[in-house]
Amino acid sequence: MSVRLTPGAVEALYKGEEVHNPVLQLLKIGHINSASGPTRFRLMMSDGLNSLSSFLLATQLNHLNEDNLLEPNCVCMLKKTVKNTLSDGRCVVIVMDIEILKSAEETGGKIGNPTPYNTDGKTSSPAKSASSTSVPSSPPSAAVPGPSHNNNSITDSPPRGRGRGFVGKSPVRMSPWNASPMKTSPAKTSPWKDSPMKDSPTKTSPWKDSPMKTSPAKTPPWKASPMKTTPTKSPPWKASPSKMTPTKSSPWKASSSSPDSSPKMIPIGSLNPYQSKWTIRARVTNKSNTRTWSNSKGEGKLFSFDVLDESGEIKITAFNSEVDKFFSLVEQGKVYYISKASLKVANKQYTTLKNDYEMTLHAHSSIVPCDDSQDIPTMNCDFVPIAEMENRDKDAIIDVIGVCKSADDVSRITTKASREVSKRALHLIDTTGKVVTVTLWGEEAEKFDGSGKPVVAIKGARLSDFGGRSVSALFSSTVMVNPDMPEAFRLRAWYDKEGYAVDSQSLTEARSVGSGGKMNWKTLSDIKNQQMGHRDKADYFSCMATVVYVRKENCLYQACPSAECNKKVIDQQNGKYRCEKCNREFPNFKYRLLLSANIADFGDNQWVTCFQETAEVLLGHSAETLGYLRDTDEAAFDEVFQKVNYTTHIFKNRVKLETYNDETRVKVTVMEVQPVDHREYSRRLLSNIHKLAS
DNA sequence: CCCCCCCC
Repeated sequence: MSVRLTPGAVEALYKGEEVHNPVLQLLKIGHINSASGPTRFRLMMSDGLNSLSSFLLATQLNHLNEDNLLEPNCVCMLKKTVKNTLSDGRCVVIVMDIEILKSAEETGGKIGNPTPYNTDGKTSSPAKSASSTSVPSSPPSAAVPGPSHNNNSITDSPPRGRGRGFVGKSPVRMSPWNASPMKTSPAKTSPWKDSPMKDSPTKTSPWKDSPMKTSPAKTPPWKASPMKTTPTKSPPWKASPSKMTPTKSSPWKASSSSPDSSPKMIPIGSLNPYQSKWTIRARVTNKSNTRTWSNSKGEGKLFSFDVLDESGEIKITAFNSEVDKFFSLVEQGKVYYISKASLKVANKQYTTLKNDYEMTLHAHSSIVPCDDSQDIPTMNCDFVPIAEMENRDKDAIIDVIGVCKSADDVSRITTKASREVSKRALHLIDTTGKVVTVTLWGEEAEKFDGSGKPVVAIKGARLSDFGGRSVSALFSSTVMVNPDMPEAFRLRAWYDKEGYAVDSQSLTEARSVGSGGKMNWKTLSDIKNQQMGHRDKADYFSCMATVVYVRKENCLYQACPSAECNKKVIDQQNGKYRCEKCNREFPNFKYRLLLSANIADFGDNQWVTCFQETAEVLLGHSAETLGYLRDTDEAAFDEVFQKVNYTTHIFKNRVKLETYNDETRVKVTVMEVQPVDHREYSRRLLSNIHKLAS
């Protein structure tokens, strides 16, 4: 494979012209250390014709170099850049997003013979007339020095860690600019491309699909304050989707509506402690409550909030009198002009945002609401697919989204520090078919309403290794219910169409096997031998068993179509269906399942009853589909029932003695059907063998 | 200038 550099891109980027995904070669990388703050990496890039060393890597991408991915000679696509003009008129191009297309080793050496770009702008660049230069796919010749032996490289040994400890300690080998390099002023034109809609919002309502009759965001999607509510007036899929808003003009352009007389509107991504005259225009994505502290250094109160623009995010903290001044002004979801605040290096131990700095408000800080806020993204989430969580490090801060398949009741617990707190566990599923348990705390746990199986998204939650893998919300997390974002619409549509019937597996183990937890493992013969279900209260147990027969006769019934009623309707034979419970006639009905299955393990077999949800999981189809099949394609309908035979599952059951027509017998109702993985299978098998032996 | 992030 060969990649082509984009001739003329160096000049265009330097001039702030729009270049779509230019491909450049990295020639050199150096770092700029400062007394405080993280290292800044400076890049010399080449488009094959010109080279220029005025490229700065956005600090949030520093890890690329620390991971040794940015080696001289590698070929990269600059997917997002922002041009800044220094106080002395020189320009820098800040690289906000970069993709390495070809490693240094693959590339083998310098492409073409680029000449340094003349930043005076007087000489014309040879760029325009020349044709593209491309990298040969053949291996580099021995004459070309390998990148790791390149003595011309200005690369220092990569620093360890992310901007902590080493800062200021390692000698500054190279001083690219004697003056502070970051005296930026706003770019006059947008170097940014319109962010293309990655996905067009769903045309049809993702909420209205049966069978889960969910309504859009009944509950506020964010935390407490009313501003945290997603607007529900218009259908959510019509509202501007998160981070999808195409930017028509530069968001950094000094806006005439700005209240400040000299606002140097700059992107959050290029904020730094060396420059004090700036204004950001950003949306509040999360806001804390006020909190007081008292320690040896003193006491006080504070609140903090996170803000976002298209270039990045930053945490802002207000203390004491600034709390009084700004707490009620700052509202979740709103956009503000913010200026004259202090920047300091963020303590990575605590921060959950992707920024090396954080902001502190002081007496002269200014926060002014901005009404024209369409172009500012609403939320910047990087959702980790649930199945992918197995591969992530414990304690990682992640964003998670899923349909809340089920939610435990809220409970009160006492922490090790003797504090009382509410908690609630949610079970989220996504299109990977995996489920993970997510714990909400405090007010969030108390207020959560899982009815209607909402889509739940959490930004900045902690991945834990409890029970394998689970997720816990933090104080700093943003919890959103049915958020107004494309990922949520996609999940809603998926779940309502097929996800609800997926034979899902949880990454969070349901309390370890045989530890006396909630799982009450039994074999089917135990039901009789232990007279289960004979007491006042029903017994609950889990078993691993194989389906040997499913009765397809009478498994479907015509039920009342109203959402909360599942009563069987009477066919009036006139196109109307009567529900006795609702005392109403309907022009339609919905199919529901009431399935009898015979399941067996090595010792016994048992007739069990599966209602709607469990029957759908077992049969792998919705009641609606099955009803349709039965009425239109009997062979296909029969096949569904053939296929379920000899499949093995974990059944969680309720067992109770019931009397019907003077006959008393145990009735086993399946509450949940889960798939069996081979590890679980082995454990259960061994456990059953031990039981037989004893 | 905070930094609590909980429980099984």
